[in-house]
Amino acid sequence: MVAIKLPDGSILDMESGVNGFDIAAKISLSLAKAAVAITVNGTTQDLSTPITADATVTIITGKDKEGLHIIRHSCSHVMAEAVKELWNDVQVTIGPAIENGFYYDFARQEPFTTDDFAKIEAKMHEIVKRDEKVERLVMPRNEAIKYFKDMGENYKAEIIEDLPESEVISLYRQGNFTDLCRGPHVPSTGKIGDAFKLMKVAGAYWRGDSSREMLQRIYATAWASKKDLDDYLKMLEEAEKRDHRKIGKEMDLFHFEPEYAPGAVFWHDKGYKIYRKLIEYMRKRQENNGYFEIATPRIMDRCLWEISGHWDKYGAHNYSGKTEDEKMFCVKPMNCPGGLLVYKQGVKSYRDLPLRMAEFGMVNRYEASGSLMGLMRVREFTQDDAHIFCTPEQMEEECITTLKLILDIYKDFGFNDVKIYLSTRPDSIYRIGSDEIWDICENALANALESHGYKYEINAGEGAFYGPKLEFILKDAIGREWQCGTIQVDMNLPQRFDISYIGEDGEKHQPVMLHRALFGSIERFLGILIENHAGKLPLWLSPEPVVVCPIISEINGYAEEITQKLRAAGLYARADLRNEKITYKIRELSVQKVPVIAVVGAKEKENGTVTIRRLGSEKQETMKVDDFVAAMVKETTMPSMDR
RNA sequence: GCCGACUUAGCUCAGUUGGUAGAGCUACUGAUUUGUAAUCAGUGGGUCGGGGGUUCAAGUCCCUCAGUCGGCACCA
Repeated sequence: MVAIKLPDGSILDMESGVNGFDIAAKISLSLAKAAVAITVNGTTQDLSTPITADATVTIITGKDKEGLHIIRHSCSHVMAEAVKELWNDVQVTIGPAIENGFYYDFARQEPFTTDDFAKIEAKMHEIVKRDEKVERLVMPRNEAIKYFKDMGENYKAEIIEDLPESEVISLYRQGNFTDLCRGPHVPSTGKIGDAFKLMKVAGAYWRGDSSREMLQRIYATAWASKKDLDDYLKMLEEAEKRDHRKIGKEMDLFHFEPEYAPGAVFWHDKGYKIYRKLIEYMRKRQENNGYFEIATPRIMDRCLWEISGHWDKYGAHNYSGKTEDEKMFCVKPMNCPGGLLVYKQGVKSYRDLPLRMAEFGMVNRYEASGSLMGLMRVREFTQDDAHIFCTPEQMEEECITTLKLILDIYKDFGFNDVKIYLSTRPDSIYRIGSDEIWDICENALANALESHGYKYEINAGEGAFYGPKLEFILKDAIGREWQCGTIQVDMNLPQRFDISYIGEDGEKHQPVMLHRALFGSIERFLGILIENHAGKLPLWLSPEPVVVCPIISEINGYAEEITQKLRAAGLYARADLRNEKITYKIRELSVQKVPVIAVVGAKEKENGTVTIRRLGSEKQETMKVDDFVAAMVKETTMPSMDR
């Protein structure tokens, strides 16, 4: 007998060798029906795995996050089975569950088309209906390699060949389809249900290696219920409506010239107003937090990046060239050397540190053509960069101060859900500096986080080549995540550029350099803001917070008077004096996402009032002009300006 | 850069199996003075992404180049 402890604390005494089915059935029939897997002492496994010792168990259903993950994973096997049934010459490779669904990579000569999707989906539904039993088999390594090679599944054989000797080689079989897989899986294909949908085909390199062949990846989404699927599809529609490229056009914020300036933004008046506001806001926050601001040249001698090591690693992605006099110049891809050269001016004392040197630096990087994406990934962008020079003793404290500032600033933009990643040293061939230095830098960041109770995850090996970094990921209004800010600790560039300060002891010492950006790139952050707010920016960020609309042309003078008052109070306002109906103006201004429309007619003029209408609301509110101006001033004031 | 799909008027899009390029909005002109998401009428506007080919005939079929989009790879 074995004692099976359930999540509610109760204990079932059952025969040794019982499995998840038996346990679920013992609890309730409906649970047995919904069960997809079982967690035994913290490890999730197939329902059919026998339990031979006392254990704490949880039955997993599609309602659990983990259960849904298993359903998705099993669904990917069903998709592979369907594809193999339809086209026997296709080779299968890998097919994991991912956020919102799963994918499977296939090797096939002809491309899959969206017409094929309907066929594949139909076949998948058929397989689900067949309710094929899913069985796990374990095979000796060599036998498994031969098994897949005999089937012509060379990719699978390659995976097994590369697995460590200690790895148990498990296969999952359903119907005529057998796949190499770690599992766990649902007990039979019927458990998958019908809430799945094939989404898109895309190319993907075999093993994620751009030097190897490209496979065809089919992405699909899968959910525990039809309703969840519908909700997800609606969310995608919503996301599409928020696309900053579309809104940018509707609101006339910016445009691109792919032929003349690929990956570079042409800011239009209104877009540039937002851009300037972001800088203005950041400039004030930085001034209030002990930063100096500098500006350094955009084109400098290439040798600076050779010293820094960037040329070695990123040379091909730079804009550079030779001038008439044979000098090699480079358009700066990052601002660090400029900051270092400013630091090097004059002698620095420990009393000068920490020295916080900010720069809104426009940089150019020749990014791969296929990676460009609206404002989110461009070849020319402005970083809200800063380099903080401090003593080794100050390093941790500076990390904390910067961390707090970053999170506080994100709050002002409405981002309260921020994930933090600590990216640690890359493989030794991809990094510079001694292990000792890396230890110090990584510890400084980890300590800064831990001493203040910030939760974080580690991104092993994802640090910059010169130092570890924190990365800040914002969650937007519809749950998408965007990477923005970063703090990097660097003891390498100070060494390479040979910078120093005079310590209390009168000796020369080497400062530590923190690189940090909050927005990351103004362009990208602006894109994120547009998508987060679906274009309906808060008043303080809106390029056109208020437009005054007279109803009849006789009132034009009054409308202009109010506009002048708003402008005198320091905010951008204009009057819409066109000979159009008020309904027309309201529609057009609403489409342009103007947050406040101030309507004035004969009544308002007579009473010295305005009637306002806010974006997204049909409510009308009439108030005295002075009250209106005061309210607008208040609402357009940037947050946190008293700090 | 790689794989795939796409590219028609300023914008959003329609164009059957190859047979003389369409709509709405915008713009312009005129009328209309209007009370909270599109007033009416008229006039413009296109070498169908560029180049090449097949054909009596190409927006439509083929090749090629460029760009966009979705992914992959990359992201100092």
